[in-house]
Amino acid sequence: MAPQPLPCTRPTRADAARNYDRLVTAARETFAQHGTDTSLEEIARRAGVGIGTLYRRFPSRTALLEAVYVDEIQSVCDRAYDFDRELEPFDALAAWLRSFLGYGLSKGSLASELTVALGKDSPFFQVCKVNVQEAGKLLLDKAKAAGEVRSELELMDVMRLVGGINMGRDIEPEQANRLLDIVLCGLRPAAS
Amino acid sequence: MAPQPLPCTRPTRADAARNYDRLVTAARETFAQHGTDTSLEEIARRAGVGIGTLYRRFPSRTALLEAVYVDEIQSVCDRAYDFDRELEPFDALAAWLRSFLGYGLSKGSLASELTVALGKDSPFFQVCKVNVQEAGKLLLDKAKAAGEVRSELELMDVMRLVGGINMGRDIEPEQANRLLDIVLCGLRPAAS
DNA sequence: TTGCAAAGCGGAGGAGGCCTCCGTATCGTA
DNA sequence: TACGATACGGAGGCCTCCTCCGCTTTGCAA
Repeated sequence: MAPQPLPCTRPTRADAARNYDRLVTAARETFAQHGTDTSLEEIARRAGVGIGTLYRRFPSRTALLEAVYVDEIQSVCDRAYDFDRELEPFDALAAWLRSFLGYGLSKGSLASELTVALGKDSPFFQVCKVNVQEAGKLLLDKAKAAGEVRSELELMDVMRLVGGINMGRDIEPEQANRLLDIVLCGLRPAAS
Repeated sequence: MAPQPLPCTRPTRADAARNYDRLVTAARETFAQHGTDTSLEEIARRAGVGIGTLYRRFPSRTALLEAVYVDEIQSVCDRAYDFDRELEPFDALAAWLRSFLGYGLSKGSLASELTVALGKDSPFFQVCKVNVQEAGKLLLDKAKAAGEVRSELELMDVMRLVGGINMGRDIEPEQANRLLDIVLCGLRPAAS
């Protein structure tokens, strides 16, 4: 499947765009701190808008969750390209992998609530996954080309290892980072 | 991890046990037909009990979902042992695998809503998984011993193949069964 | 710069779900 | 058979969901 642009419905009129951003930001921050079962009324309050404004832009709870998720996926992809420009190939790959520790099907996570609403194998998740894979493949291929990563590694191998770290229940960030250090060490070509 | 008994809180007093069964049955049937977002009040109505009765036995929505899930897992395990007694080894394995097509992280499924509440890697899911794996391993080992399945296959291999079928979004039962037939064909030892 | 049409705003209100409480009913044992 | 313990169930209060409509703001054309 060729990558498609991520679905985004940000309006163009100034006041509407500002409220869209405020809602997505308030939702992301609230979900990160309290889990995704916060009421829409509470999210609207934290965004400083009316519940009617939220519903005009996001016709359902799932629509808001999708917007937050797409926003995060867009950030993941943007960081890949930023790291590609700013860092050496292996460092870019490492920084990128480190930046999305914490995503996964944990309790109260965005991904798990969207799985209930859409199904794990929905077109929505497929589009997001393809975009992330394209960004990751860029970094992996450059690190391979620089001789800094084992040439037999596929992106799916790396994603599985990171996914395994994310699968740990309520993992502490320090532990997650230690485990990632181990994975990164293992990505290096064997000393000859 | 040594298998532990599945968590079950069925009461012993007659009227309470009867209502427990009615609630679990009503919940399972309703979730199968309408997805898991049916209200608890609706489930109590369909079970023919009061909402207070539901809350006396299941202090939260998640508690009821766990009971339904455990009931399904217990059925999956019981069927394995029943098929083991009643069928030839390969037929037993095939019947067992066929019997749980349809489980997975699809839209509105029990497993996906429980993932939101508990996390994918929760102790609850671990205990369920261990029990299923023990039952499956019994059938697989017997089919191998009878020479009817490739000896190099591990239970995780088989579960992954079936999981892949279950991952298809809103798959039709006929298609799921066709795909399983393909998998079963592939489990056979190669003709020499 | 001004006027105006279109788009956006927001909160009250109705419906439904969640959950507790308490008077009544049933069960099971002595 | 009697009685204490446990179970039952639905009303009521609170919260969330979601729509509706009067009011406000935006942005473009004249």
